[in-house]
Amino acid sequence: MRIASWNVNSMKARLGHVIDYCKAGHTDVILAQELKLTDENFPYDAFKEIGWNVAVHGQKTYNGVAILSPLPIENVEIGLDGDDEDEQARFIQATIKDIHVASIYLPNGNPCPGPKFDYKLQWMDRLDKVASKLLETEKAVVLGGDYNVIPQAIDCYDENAWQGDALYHSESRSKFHRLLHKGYTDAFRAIHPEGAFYSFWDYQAGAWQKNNGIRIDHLLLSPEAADRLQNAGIDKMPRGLEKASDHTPIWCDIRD
DNA sequence: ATGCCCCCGTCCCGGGGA
Repeated sequence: MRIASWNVNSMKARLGHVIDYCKAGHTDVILAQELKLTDENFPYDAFKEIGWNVAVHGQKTYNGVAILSPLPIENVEIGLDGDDEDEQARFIQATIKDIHVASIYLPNGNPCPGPKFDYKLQWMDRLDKVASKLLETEKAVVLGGDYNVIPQAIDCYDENAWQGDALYHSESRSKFHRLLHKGYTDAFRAIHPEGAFYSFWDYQAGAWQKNNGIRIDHLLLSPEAADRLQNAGIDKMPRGLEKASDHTPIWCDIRD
């Protein structure tokens, strides 16, 4: 089963690209982020027409996450545990076949320091607790999404350009690495241990044309999922389309 | 140098993104 993650930067603006991607048979699951629309405004009919199921956790203007698949999407849960006051739509989880999947839109955290950075770090601590509980289930788990974390220097075009940024801050990176240390596998790095590869290119300053990107979208696998990992990659094609999202899909193949 | 671009909506400017 192929599982992709894609920050679409507005489901309304990107609907054509997303539907085309579904119809092309590139993947069995899309974990989508930054829908930027409410549940009521989600384009359910467009997915119904192509035979895809959807599970949506929307929000007006900002955030919003979804799970999309032609396979049945079961046991859907919205929201991230640990803060009842938090109304930002950044987490949705469900079961597809025997795999537990989550679509994650981790807070950006800029400017840092500041309250937005504090929120990012608190959110990562909450994610850590949820991820730990999922490990205890000893099931195949795939936590995919826009983590807004550059894990290592090799994951950005210019390390110096990201000094002081919330995406590359040592606290952001150490909390990301804590997930790896407790047993999660970065699917892309498991298959491609070396080399500079990116999942995001800024709209500004010709970043795409110059390949000035960063790798901030990740698929983290529990040991039971990692044991079944066959392949992983980044599909740069959608980033080159007209009216593209600034992120491109990443994917992994988990053996049945 | 947080600007360059793109998205949204209290819609022609400003907030947020990264």
